[in-house]
Amino acid sequence: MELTPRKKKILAATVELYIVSGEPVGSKVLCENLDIRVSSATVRNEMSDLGGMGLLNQPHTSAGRVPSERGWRVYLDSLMTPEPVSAQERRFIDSLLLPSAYDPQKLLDGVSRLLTGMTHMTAITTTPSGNNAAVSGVQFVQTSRRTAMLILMTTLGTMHTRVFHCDFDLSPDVLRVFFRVFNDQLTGRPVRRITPAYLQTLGAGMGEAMLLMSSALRALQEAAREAMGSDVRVDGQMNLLFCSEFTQQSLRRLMRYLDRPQEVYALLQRAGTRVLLGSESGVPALRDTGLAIAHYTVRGRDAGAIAVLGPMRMNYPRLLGLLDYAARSVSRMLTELMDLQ
Amino acid sequence: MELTPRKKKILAATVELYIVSGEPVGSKVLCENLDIRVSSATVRNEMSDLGGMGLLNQPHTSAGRVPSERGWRVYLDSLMTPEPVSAQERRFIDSLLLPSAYDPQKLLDGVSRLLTGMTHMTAITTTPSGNNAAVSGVQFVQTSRRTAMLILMTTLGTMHTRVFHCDFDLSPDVLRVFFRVFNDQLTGRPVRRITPAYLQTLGAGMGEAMLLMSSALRALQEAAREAMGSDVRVDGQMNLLFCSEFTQQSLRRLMRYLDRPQEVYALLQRAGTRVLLGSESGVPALRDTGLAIAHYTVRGRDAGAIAVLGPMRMNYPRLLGLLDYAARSVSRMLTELMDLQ
DNA sequence: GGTTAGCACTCTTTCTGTTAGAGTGCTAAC
DNA sequence: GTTAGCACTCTAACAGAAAGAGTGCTAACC
Repeated sequence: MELTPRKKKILAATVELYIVSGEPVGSKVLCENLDIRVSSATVRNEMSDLGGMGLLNQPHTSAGRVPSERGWRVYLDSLMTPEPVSAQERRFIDSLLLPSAYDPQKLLDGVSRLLTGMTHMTAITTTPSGNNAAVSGVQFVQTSRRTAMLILMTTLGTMHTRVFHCDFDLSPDVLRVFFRVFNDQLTGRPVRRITPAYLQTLGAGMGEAMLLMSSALRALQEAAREAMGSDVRVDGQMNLLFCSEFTQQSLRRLMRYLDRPQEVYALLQRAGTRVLLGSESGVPALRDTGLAIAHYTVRGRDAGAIAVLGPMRMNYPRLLGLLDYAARSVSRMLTELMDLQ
Repeated sequence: MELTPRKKKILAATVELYIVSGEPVGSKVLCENLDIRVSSATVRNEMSDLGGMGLLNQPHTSAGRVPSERGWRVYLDSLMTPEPVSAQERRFIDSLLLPSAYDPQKLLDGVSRLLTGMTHMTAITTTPSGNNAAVSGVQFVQTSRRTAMLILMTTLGTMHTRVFHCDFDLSPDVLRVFFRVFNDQLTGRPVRRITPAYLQTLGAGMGEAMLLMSSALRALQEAAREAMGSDVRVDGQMNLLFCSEFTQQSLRRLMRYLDRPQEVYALLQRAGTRVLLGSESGVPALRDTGLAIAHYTVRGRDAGAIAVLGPMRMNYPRLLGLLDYAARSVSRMLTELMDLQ
């Protein structure tokens, strides 16, 4: 059967009424909120058709209609457009993000808080992955007589710190040596090529100086591991508790899934910028959810993702507008930061 | 009425059976799990007395007994002792905390994960507050042509970083000047005395160099604010969802409370090392909860708190043993770190 | 052929009444 | 002081009845 203009109109109205009410939408209320001059019986026939096409579901015989996963999909793909963020909200967002514009990790933290605050859903953000980044420098800062902080900096502007302890007294001279050795060897090297094996050969090449540097090397290894990976930050899981659409059990499953950052990261990576509805993700825990994902870029190259997770019933026009603006802002700030180098 | 030894025994057994079962305890099951050779009728009389004394509650006439808040209090104060942590668990804890022993913030993160993992409740930790600390140094690290990271270090071993941006090109020489000026003025100064007003006079004293340093000063101010405060980290709120004792409403209230870190911090500070049961905290949101708090020290001086929050029904002997060991470990590690200076 | 009014039908929700079971409190005997 | 026995009370679970909502179908209409 074909999706006539009137069917589209009715489907869109059903979805939108369902978004605001959360209740199955009946033919009568739909009629009242629709600017078509037809009776509820006609609407009823159309809704029955839409049900037959798999776009609307009926919880039970005497209930109204609810969009099915395919119904949501059609709505997302062809019946709505993202709602631009108002000027006032843009100002608010900018003022919140600007102070941490020069620190990617803190910036993504800010985005996370922003998204949870403005959507009352769960926000997921990933920091730029060092996969395509190189070391832009290594710094050492003495923090006490025998401890120092190693700071690994990447071309993406991320910084990864580790405090390490030596069993001899440190001095500016010693740290200068550390600095020279580490920067000579590492600056410009792709982060993904700082492997344990590489560090071992690096250490071996140092001769007996290696003994002095072993704890610094360990710190470097950990910092490099952190830089390679991507911090997955999940914020505002609490908000999902208050979504009536989740059962105790589905919530539990969902929370357990969100506790496995690698899997969440992999999903965001392979999904790209789009909305994953329920089973589309292939993840059982996400069966009843909607997951809106936007990727941000650095110099036009994909660098990470920000996302909002909630029940399938969400205000996507608004959500996608917000997500899009946030991703653009992050892309702009991080690209500027990279261009500073 | 007096709390005879037999009454104590019965109260303790009631509490302990309730801890494991979560169900009201009847006279019959209690009798079976008690090594007293008396009949259920006798136990019934005693339980009735304990009810009259306000130590046991009865959800309804035909239900067993449940410890009241006062009952829990008596149990905690005089009927139980914390359970020492097993050697195996001690090893596990140590191995988890040791790698971050030289970074207080990461250490407390580790404790937080530890407590949620081992108790399946919510953990609350506070990082050492800079209230009694002084600046042990300020460092600058260039991170790109026009950005640098300021690192504020305190005598407690905490580190606070801020990346700032200048509208002129930085150089090692410029940063050396920054380093000298900031360290001359700040090293040894109590963190709490780095006020906005002080920074203003500091800036004024610099003459026109002030223009060059304004963004560094702003970064310092933010870092100092962070150092003064205490990061309150709440972890594993999710776990509370699966405690049947909480209603939707009480959970909501609880979550909202946990979203206000200053209040949580103030409560932990004034409570000291002990268990707060329900209304004892004076916080309505905590009415149905138990909150076990332990303070850790640096050189014998109170520095912060770690705590576990859950329903009133918790396995306190185990919990208190764990909390005590964790607090001792943190105290030891942080004191060692401070002694390094 | 598309549209509409009317109505029977179905299913959920809510309320009420009933029953089985659990645990108590009381009494009288030990 | 302790115990056995028993009546009492309250909950949880189930079943049936009534109310309400929304549909699907049919027959008439434009």
